[in-house]
Amino acid sequence: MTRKDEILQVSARLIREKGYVGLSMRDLAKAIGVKAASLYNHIPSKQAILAEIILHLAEDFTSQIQHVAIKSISSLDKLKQIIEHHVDLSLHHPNKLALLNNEWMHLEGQSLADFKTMRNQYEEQLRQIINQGKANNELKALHTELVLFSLLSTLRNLNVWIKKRGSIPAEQLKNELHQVLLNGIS
Amino acid sequence: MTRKDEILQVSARLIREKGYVGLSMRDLAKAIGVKAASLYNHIPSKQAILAEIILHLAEDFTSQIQHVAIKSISSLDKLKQIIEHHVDLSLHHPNKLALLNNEWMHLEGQSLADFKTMRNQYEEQLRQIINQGKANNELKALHTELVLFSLLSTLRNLNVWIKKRGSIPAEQLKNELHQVLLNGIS
DNA sequence: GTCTATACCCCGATAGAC
DNA sequence: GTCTATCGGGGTATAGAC
Repeated sequence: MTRKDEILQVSARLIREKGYVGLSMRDLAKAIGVKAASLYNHIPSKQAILAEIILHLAEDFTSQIQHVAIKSISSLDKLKQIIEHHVDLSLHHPNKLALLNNEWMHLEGQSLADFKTMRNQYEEQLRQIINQGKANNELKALHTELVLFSLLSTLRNLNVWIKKRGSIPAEQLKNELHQVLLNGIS
Repeated sequence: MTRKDEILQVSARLIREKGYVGLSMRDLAKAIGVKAASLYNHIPSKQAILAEIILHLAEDFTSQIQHVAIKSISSLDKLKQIIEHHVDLSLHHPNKLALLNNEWMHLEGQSLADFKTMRNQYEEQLRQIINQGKANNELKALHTELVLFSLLSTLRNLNVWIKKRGSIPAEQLKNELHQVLLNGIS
């Protein structure tokens, strides 16, 4: 792992704990074992750390949902694959996902604009999949925005839950999530 | 409204936008129309602002769920009343709720400990209601922790959704939420 | 209850030696 | 690539006049 990767990884963990504004470059440097000035040989600014972490993940989500959207499968299967991708990323990059969810408002300039664009794209793709499912009678005729919101709320919180509940096998988590999110609890 | 109430209200809005660490007492004072030093005639510290807002709301949630838990009604009706309380608070105190969800980690000392205690109490009460529902065959035999997590994820994000989606009648929102959360979407 | 002035501290970032 | 030293700015909070 390069020093830059180390900086990004440690930053993700510390920003998750202290928030972007709450983490100082001096604290970050201390956690890595160098002086603050040395960080600037690997990254141009504190802001660039946040942008690189968040935009990289946002691009991953965006390309995955576009890939799923054009498949010739049922809307329910599309939703299942989207859920599974959230589970996989939540298991492998929990800290970086936390930044995507909670620190994006500290992005600035073009990074912030790009993030918002990708976020809207993602929600729009998911909205269309839900509406397809309703048209095919795979999904109940519920308020699309509320279904979208409920799904995303749970998926975006997966990393919190995984951190608290400890290790549950990925496959079991996916199966149970499909049931809870798609079939209901009562 | 007293000046102190004004400080709490404006603080909630600005902390929601900038984060607790990102909001300075100078910015807060400017938004209210006084100088920063004047704030300290009404509140003892910046930290006390955060603690008062969050702990007040946390006490509200805790007392409500304890009140519901001991009622002689079905588990499903208990869940409905809990959902409705989240909707009501999300509509009336969206900014303060955002702090409860996103800024609690910046609490310090006893305030942080008290918050965590109330949070655990709330989750434990909800866990028991879910388990009762499973025992009564009102709820499916799903992983309790996953049901708890999915419910709370959606309820805790209500204020985000309400802010983005604009005004939907409270009664309609409650009805649709009951369907989505309790009956499933497929 | 609000003000000005200020104490004391930490911030992000850069310059330049090694 | 890391260091020391430092610049310029902004942070919370207090003292004391009005």
